[in-house]
Amino acid sequence: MAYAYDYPHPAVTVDVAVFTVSGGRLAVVLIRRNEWPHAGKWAIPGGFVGIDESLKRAAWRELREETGLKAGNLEQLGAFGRPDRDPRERVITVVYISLVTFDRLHLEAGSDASDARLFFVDDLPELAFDHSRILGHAVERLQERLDTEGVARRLMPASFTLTDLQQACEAVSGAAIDKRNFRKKLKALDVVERTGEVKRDGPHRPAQLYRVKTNWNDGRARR
Amino acid sequence: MAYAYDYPHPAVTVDVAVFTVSGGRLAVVLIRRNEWPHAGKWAIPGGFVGIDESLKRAAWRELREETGLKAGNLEQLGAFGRPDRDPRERVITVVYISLVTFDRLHLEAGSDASDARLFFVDDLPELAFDHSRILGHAVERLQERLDTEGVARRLMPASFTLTDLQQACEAVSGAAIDKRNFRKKLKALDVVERTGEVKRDGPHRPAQLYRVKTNWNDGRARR
DNA sequence: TGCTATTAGTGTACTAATAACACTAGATAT
DNA sequence: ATATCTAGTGTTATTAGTACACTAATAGCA
Repeated sequence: MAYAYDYPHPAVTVDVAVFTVSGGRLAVVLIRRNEWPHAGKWAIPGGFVGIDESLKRAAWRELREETGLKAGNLEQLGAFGRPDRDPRERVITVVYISLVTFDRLHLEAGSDASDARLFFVDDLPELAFDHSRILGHAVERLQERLDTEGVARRLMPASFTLTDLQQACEAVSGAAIDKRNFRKKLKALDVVERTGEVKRDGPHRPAQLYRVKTNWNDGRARR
Repeated sequence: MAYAYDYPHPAVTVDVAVFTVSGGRLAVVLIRRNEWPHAGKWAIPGGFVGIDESLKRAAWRELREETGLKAGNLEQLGAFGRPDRDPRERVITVVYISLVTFDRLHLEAGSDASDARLFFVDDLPELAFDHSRILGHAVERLQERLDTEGVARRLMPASFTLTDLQQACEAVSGAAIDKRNFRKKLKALDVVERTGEVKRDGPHRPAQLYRVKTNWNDGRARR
């Protein structure tokens, strides 16, 4: 009992919802808890904020410790702090969202978690704490904010077909998109270009492969 | 020193940026601090979260204690937690935004604050802590999210002229709006109706007064 | 009383964005 | 050779947005 205060302090954690698209479906990284509370349940990776550490840095560190991922572009979703969300003590969590391309997603389970893996967002297991609610908000946020350019720049691998990109957009938005309108808009956006390669994967016409055009006023988050 | 923990805990506060429109300008409620740190500077009202109190409820309570306002519709902006933002100890603050119509804004200075008053957002005094940065984000959020209907429903008094409403929208967005286009869009939105009264206030044609149409799937915030 | 100053109030034409919709092309497997 | 399967491509109609200028009604004043 080394740290004492004049009045009670809540604990503060950060959690990171890492999304990717795999097989045309939106997916999120979860870790399997192996300690009380909610041992055995799946949870968004996260942990306690160091006393001299910024929120975003804590999020980055916890994510790396628990999954091996070094995520760029952490965007804050918000704070969740209902008094009863953790049985150990009052815990307020600040949640971040990260988008990672599937080809750069190499998960390693860390010390606090017995396992780390991807789950499709439309087929989640039972989650620890209020993480189900949190993921609901996170997905809502993606749907509100993530446009075609964002999907292309942040969720697509180095090369991809236009059908892949369209499916990724559909996975995020949850709605079907017309192929011709989608391609017309892409042309107007001017964010992808042909690589010259094609992808052959079945008894049908091969698809042109594309890459995202590099753009130097790109990344850098805001808060 | 009654409260002890195994590892250091940050303090958690809530702050509320209350916006209104007055005289066609966007304004925010600030309180004058009379204690260290930043005594004498102006700050967004707020304070520490009770250990068994939800974040939103804490925000509501602190706002009422410090300004006398009972704000509905608190919307979370986000958490701000740079390690050095408060010299007393590590403090993470969760910021809420509230919009209040000018005619319901009756400020009373509370115990922690020697004074509470409105400031125009484009003419702010020096602010305590990182509140200048926070207000910057809050205004950005309003500009991103607050549309004409939102301004009408949340910032206008019981009756107002269309010019008043347009000026309020211009105050929020910071940009001039074409009068005829504005009125055409308002007609399509179908959110205001004539009261039948007129406002005479000068040597010119009197303006029709309008009210917001009541709409039962209205308020209720989300988090 | 009529002139002036001031804000209220109104419509149209052009442009851009969005949505609906169906066929041909090129590969593999049989 | 043929069947099957996905890739790829334009046009038209609708809707939303933008630019733009004059008349109407009042109060103050000469």
